[in-house]
Amino acid sequence: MPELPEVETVARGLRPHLEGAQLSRVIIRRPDLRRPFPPGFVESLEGRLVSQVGRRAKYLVAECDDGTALLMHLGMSGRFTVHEKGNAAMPGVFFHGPNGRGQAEDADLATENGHQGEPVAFSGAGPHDHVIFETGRGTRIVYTDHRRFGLMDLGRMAALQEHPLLAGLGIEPLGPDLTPGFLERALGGKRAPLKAALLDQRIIAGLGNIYVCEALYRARLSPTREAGTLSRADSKRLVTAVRTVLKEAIAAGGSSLRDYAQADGAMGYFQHRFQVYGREGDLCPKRRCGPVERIVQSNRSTFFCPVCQK
DNA sequence: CGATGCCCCTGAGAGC
DNA sequence: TGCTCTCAGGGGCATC
Repeated sequence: MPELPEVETVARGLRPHLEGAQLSRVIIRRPDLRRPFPPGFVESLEGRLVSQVGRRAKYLVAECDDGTALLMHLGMSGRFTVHEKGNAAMPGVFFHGPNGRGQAEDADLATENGHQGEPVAFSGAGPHDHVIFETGRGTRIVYTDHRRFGLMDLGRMAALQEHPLLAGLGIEPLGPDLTPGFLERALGGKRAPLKAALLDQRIIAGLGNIYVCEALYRARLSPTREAGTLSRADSKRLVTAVRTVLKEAIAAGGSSLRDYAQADGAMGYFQHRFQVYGREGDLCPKRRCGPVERIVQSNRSTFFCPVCQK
């Protein structure tokens, strides 16, 4: 599910519930996520005050008052819901991704799983609710991950960059480092397909399958092209496209959270409209070249317009 | 070292 | 209805 914009939105959604709150109780209901929890996970966190919630690449980072860093990766299907005590339960942060077919109609998105609309019972944890954080404010923050590709780990904020999970990560695409010059240096000489290079978290950290497809479409660059063949003009367009796509996606996530905040129990979820992702067979939306094609690269679907993406 | 393929796991939807 | 097959937003590891 979650690429950078989704993780960023989850971080923003968790902030008001976690920052300044004490983790009064931490419950691991299922210890076998992608990797085992580190020893002392529960003991290290219980009683701690969360001072800050941030993001690095696709990792959520919760900083505790004693300098402990809680790292969380959502994998493919991880999500957080916030349950207020006293209410039957209300999801407060709810990541909901595209349905993978790209129709992106709101009604379709809302039906992807059983959470929508119906409150999750406060006491009745579901079979895929793997971790529960109870706060001193009486809220429950529940991590749900049916595929269990997500993971959690601990580290020290002071040495965050050296944490094994983060040490090899590349630059933040929304930060100042992503420039045409950087792309030329980082991709120069690479013979891998452009799409594979952009998915490589060691170069740029945070892009995933959807937003790479979307960025390449906007930049009119073919996903199959050798990464090392970008011209200066290509790199410029790509930098702009990556930033624009990510920012627009974050903005959309934020607005859906605001919608939720002013409501009434209505579910907050993302509503994204993709230009090419999941739109195989649709007419190239910007330039009407012809149908969007789907190919498989690195065992993942790539959607693109073979006419205008060169 | 770089590139590719496989695998982790579960569920949804399509097709028969 | 119910089975089987394919696919899914990530990423680590083995292999060539």
